[in-house]
Amino acid sequence: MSPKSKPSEIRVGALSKERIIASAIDILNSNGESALTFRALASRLSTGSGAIYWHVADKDALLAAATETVLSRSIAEVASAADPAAALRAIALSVFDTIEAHPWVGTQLAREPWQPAMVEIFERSSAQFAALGVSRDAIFPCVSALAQYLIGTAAQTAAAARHKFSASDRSAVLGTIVEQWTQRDPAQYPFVHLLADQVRNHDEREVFLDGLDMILAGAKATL
Amino acid sequence: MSPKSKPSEIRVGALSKERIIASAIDILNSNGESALTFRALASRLSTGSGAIYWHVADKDALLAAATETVLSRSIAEVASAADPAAALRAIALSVFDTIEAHPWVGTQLAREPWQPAMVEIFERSSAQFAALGVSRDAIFPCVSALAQYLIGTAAQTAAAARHKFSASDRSAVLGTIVEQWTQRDPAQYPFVHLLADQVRNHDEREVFLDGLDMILAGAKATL
DNA sequence: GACATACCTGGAACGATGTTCCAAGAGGGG
DNA sequence: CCCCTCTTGGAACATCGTTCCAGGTATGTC
Repeated sequence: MSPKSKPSEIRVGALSKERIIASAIDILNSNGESALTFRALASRLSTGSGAIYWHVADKDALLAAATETVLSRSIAEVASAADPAAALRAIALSVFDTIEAHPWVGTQLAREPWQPAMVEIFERSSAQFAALGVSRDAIFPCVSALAQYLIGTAAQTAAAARHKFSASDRSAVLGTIVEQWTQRDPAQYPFVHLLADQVRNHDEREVFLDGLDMILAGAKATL
Repeated sequence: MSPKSKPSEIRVGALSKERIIASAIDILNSNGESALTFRALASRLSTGSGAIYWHVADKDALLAAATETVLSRSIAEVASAADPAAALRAIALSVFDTIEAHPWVGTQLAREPWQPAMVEIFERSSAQFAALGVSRDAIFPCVSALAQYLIGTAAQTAAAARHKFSASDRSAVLGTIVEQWTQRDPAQYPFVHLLADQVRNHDEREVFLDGLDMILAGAKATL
């Protein structure tokens, strides 16, 4: 179990939850999710795995803490906007950009959607939906839709990033997928063939914003 | 590697990809994702793990095949509707209900969003958006938004199901989460407190449909 | 009917991981 | 100085996914 109170103060080279999480984030960012093992972490901190367990309950807690650190930092940096719709876009984009920069956050968000950092998103989005004029009872469905859309994007971005480790190139990843898709019978899957080029060449950030605007339009319609 | 052609025909007790996948689905449905190991599968099929590997490349392929089996079956059963919007709702609900009945499908969908079964969803949704009058260039953003919303819901439902294994009760799971949320300062998180009851007591299927209708409303707005 | 060959099976063995356990170190108060 | 608590390092354990291979089984050929 973790210390009840700071016994005296920091030994200089001492282990701490903060240092452990920072190292974990470094490993995740530079070498990907599969590189984060307690052995790698221990080696980077010049200690043993047992020492880490004294500060962190288990790997889930470690990942949750790392996610909260990265995500809540970027949410806090969201600039306030005059327009509620613009504010919602800014919040969503902040999450999107964080996940594109740190795909492991997306994996974690998809596996454990009720992360502490999600409360922040929930709160601030609710406020903006309210400012948009959404009635009290309709706020929850709106935030919920937004949250599930964000989580879906998170999962997809994280999956794409995982594939890039083998294919290294984005167009190669999408190319392989589209190739499999278009091997199907064009008569039975006309739209798959029709839209193949867009799947291959779309700008993910732009399509993300398009989808977001659909949800916002739908939210306004429920006023 | 798998057989190139059926050499003659089936030995009665013979192993086959179909039997392996069926057993895997049984294990997943009855004992959850963590229960599916090659040892458990081999024991249920009265064989060794090596034999399974002759029919299935690895665990990812096994999970992908299981997911495709369950998901494409339920998509094929979707009744056709007169109204394109109703048809889209029917498709989405079929996915939603499948995942609620088999939460491991949700996990798999969130980890590997470009599953073969997703092509089916993609194709049929595109057709309905087209029937709705969405212009050719706007179809892809619409299907993409729908897909990400579905994936997000899949991830969330699967996560909830995982938690139920320890808490057993849905209200207990949500109760714990809401309790953590409401421990925060009401002054700083007013909406979290305001909406706590709705988080605890909402009907997930209904909220899912609400979000879906927002996306459809947004799609109609881009006509 | 016997033999060769390609297909298929079972289980031992390997390497890696998360986690637990515990003997020992460090630091401060009596 | 000793004792007690907090902290550390690393060995050890249980499980996994996966690989390997010795053997079994069916089939086509003479």
